[in-house]
Amino acid sequence: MGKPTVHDIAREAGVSLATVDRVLNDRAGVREKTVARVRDAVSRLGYVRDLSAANLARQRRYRFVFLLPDTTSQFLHALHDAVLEATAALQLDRCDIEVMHVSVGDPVALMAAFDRIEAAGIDGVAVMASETPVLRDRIGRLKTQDVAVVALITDQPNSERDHFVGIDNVAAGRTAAVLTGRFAGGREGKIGIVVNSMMARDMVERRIGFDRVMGEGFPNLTVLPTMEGRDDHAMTERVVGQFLDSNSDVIGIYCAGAGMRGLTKALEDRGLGDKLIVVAHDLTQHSRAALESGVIDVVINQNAGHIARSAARVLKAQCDGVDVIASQEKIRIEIVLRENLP
Amino acid sequence: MGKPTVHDIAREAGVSLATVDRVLNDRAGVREKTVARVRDAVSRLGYVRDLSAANLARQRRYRFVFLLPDTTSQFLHALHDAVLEATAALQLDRCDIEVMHVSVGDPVALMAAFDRIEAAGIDGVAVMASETPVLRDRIGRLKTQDVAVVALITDQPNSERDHFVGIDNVAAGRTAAVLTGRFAGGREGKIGIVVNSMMARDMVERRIGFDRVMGEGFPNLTVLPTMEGRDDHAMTERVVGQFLDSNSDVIGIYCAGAGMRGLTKALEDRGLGDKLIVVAHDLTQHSRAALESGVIDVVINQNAGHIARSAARVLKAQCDGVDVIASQEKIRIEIVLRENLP
DNA sequence: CTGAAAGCGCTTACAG
DNA sequence: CTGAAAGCGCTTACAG
Repeated sequence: MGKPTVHDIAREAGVSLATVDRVLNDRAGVREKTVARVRDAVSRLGYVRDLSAANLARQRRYRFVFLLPDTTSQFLHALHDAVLEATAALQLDRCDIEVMHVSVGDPVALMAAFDRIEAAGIDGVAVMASETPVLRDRIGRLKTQDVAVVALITDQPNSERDHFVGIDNVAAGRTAAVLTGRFAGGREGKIGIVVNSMMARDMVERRIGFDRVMGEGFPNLTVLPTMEGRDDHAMTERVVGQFLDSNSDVIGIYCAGAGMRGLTKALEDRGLGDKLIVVAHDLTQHSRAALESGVIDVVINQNAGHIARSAARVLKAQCDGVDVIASQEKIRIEIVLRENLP
Repeated sequence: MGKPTVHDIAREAGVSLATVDRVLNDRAGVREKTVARVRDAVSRLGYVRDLSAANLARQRRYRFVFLLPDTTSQFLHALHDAVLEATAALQLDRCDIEVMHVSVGDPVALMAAFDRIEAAGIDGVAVMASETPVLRDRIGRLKTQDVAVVALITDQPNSERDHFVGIDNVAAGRTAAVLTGRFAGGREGKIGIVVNSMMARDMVERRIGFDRVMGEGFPNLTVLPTMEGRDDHAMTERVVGQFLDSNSDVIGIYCAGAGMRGLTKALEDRGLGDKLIVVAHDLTQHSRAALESGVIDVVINQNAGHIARSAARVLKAQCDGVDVIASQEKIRIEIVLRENLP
């Protein structure tokens, strides 16, 4: 006999299929004694349920929403594309995925988005947004309705989210620092840092990691105060330009946020295209080109494809009440050089 | 109406379910005109078949074999564990996976293994072995029997394998070189290279990539002739020891093969634990510890878990005649430092 | 509290 | 060359 099925359990326990099903799915209204008989048969026969048959019978589909910021950046673009790509593949796994672009910083817009999600009876939500009280509350509300929730890119550690899909940003900052420091090879000089805003947790964490390694390991390098580029090319170009013009012995720049095009423009306009050690975040069309031309030396990447797929897998596993393969869902801090560009 | 099903096709085409099934599965014995009618209905209704329902009806299971060398190394160990881990998860996807450890360098043993595989009616094989004529032939034979075949770690470019699951070793060598070169920061000195054997294609490719970048970008560094460690700790320790004792201004070592424990021992015995730039391959218990203690500076890694899962996914997709997500199956050249250790 | 029967979307003998 | 009926392993009204 092959793998045992519900029929085998029914026979072994001396009950009907319907009762086996009730017990298997923890539905109420079965006598304790009967429950015990069925559970007994299950463990005696080593029964393990065929989820795809169950889903077929139940005509189950999983409905997930990816709630992303409505701002634009090349990374967000890449993430959006990755979600669409995952969507196509997951259709076959009975998952329907919708992407919602929302002004996540605006509490009213955020509330409206969550209202829509609740009304639509969604099974799982992956949300990328800064931590706010509104967001924390709405995640909590979703959890009372048994909706699976994962935080994307930016963790929501004080919320009830089931899982975080993203990198450890302190470690990312440390990684950026050690590469900058080692590439400097003992030379003395100044290092600049650009972030979006020091209000964003990710940026603060990256800066902390960066400073810590610099302090411990590279006394020859001086890290200057943080510049804020506000995710904007023009702004980034301006602050970096001013920084370069007013400091003589700059040997490196760590770009922890977006606005990378402003950074490379500022460097190129000053003929510094391949003079400085430049470490930036996230592999995009632009950063790929900058790596190839040598303007950027290192890209610290969080793989958008992996993040999209991981989020979907985790949401589905949460709905099914099964475990994920932990190592598969761990988002790596990828170090990308011109030589190992994928 | 939801997604169309076989019933809808049957009605629309004015035929029975059995006939729809015949056409859908390209079975012979249907009049051309009938085939056309069904295909027409399919495209008109935008029918897409439910693979899991089909697999249920057909009681389909996929039987895959991972054919691995019977030699031992920490990487092989990690790969083996990764396959077992993937196996557990894939049970739910109707995949049965068996790992065969075979003396892949011995033609007789290899032939016997393939005989067993053919006799057992396996659906797909992932094979890790050096290129040999015997292997090429047997892969060809499997393909005539419609068995899916992927090459693991070492490509079999002249065979009829369906896919290669592994990294570009020339690029890996280039990556090792650029990190060694940049960490050297302009200093002059000698660089040693240890491989298993220059008979192995991977090793040759890594050496080629390494030399090329060194030649182009780092004239201050002199790369010395290759040492061969034969995948053996004692041997590796001996050749590296001799190398260190007979060369004065060594500033780095690239360990492209296994036997890493011999390497770190040779270094530590001479008090060079954190003096040299050391780049090695593959993340294992030992290399992780060596990264943490600083004896090794960089590990170039091919993710064993990713490789195992990718191989299984590709085999299954091949059996089902569906596409994979290319970016997901691309094995990355991971750069691992102490700071971004997973 | 429990069971008989029909159904999810597909495939498979078997009969004609 | 084609179709009616039963079945894959599970779930769902409905009836009792």
